[in-house]
Amino acid sequence: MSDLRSVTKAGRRADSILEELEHAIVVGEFVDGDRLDEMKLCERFGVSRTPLREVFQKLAAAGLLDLIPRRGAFVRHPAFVELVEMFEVMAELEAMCGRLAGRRMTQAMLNEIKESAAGCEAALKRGESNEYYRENERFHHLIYEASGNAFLAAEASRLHKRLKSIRRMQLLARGRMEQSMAEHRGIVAAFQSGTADEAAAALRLHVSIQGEKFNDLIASYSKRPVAKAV
Amino acid sequence: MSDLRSVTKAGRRADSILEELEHAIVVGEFVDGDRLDEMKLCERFGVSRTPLREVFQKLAAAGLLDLIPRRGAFVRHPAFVELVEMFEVMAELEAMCGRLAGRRMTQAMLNEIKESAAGCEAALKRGESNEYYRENERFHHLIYEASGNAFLAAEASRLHKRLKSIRRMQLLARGRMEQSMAEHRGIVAAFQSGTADEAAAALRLHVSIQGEKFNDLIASYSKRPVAKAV
DNA sequence: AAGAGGAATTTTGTATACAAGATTATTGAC
DNA sequence: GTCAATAATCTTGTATACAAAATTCCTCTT
Repeated sequence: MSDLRSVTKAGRRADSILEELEHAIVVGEFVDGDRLDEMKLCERFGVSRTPLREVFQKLAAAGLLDLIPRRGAFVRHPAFVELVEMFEVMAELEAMCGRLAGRRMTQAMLNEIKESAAGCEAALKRGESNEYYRENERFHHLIYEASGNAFLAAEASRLHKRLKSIRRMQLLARGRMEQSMAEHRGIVAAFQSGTADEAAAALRLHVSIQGEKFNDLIASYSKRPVAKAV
Repeated sequence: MSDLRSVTKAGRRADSILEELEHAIVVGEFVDGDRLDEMKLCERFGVSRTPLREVFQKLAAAGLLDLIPRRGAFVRHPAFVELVEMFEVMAELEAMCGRLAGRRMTQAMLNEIKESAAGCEAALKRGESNEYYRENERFHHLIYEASGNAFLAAEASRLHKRLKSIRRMQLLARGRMEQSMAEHRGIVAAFQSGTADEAAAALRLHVSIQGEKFNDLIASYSKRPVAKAV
């Protein structure tokens, strides 16, 4: 532990503290409702309270913490219903990206998307779920960008990031990677030769299925508190 | 100025500093690209740099400031294209709220919405644009809530707030209040006796028109920099 | 005179110190 | 023994102090 701390102390900047604390929260080191002890975290990261509290602010803005005046910072894992709600919104945002992209994107953009889809295929064939995950990220972000609406792309990315950990878990579910890929093919086909509304529908479905699969996943964890699964 | 400062110093809490600074930015006291001087603002609000910097963080999270490391806080007014993009997303979010509300809302919720619409009618008859503005806010927020998706409602509210100042300006445009009211009637009618998709379409149109009217507004300002109009 | 280099000054980022509210523990009364 | 009140402790919020980076200004060289 002492050597770990020295490593921690070494070249740690504010950004990496944010990332590490965010990771710790998402990964479940802190469960829902836990109060974060400023002094303990100061020691852990080797910084004073000032920068740590700035990190708190950022995490609170991202929705990972509740900052209650004069009480402290409390971790806030989204409850099951909230996650379902988030997926519902995500489906609509992706559908919107798809509709706009279908109308606005250039051939070059479509080529890039097809290339990314091909990358997914390759990862799937090799059974590399990490690589698939990474290429899948790129696939979606390319579509966000292709919408031609930078604000929309940013909002979609933000929500996408918030649902990241769940998405990752899902790929481990048996058969999910194959199904995801099939959906990707449908999306590309819609872009290629379908209408904008078809592209929107394909993306909406793709995300909705993720939401449903997430539902299954939770159900299979049965008694386990939702917070842990996040 | 001295007495003003004493008033300032009196019961000023961090939240009110945020509001006042936000107001100052939105109202155009600071134009796009201005760097906010920490010390000057500390004096103005009668606080030290620590709480002021927390306010900076919050404003940056809301998109009103750019925090550039080792350089400072810069006001960031959305450019024209960005505002158009925001309206495009807002239209879709409101449409989604409308679609879900059309499917899920209770009679009690519909009654409340109708009551709010009636309030708008009353304000319109009396030509009270401020009252209309307030009741209009309520009308929209009720629809967000009626979607039954709390996350969506929060996101819609957030974006709605960001477009607030523009919405307010628009009501001053000749005939806009009447047109807005007519659109509201269409929305209520769709909820009352139409399909969920009709409600969605009515709301999408309502917001899209706002976006277009905003476009006209900007055009009428011609040479004036966009930042000022925000 | 114009530009490069460097010192002085400003400004940001972080640590620490202090004040005020919240929590916990202790003591006393019933 | 339990509850309440008050004191002690802890924690948060804010101010100040200090360190490091960036900017400005000056000087010196070509």
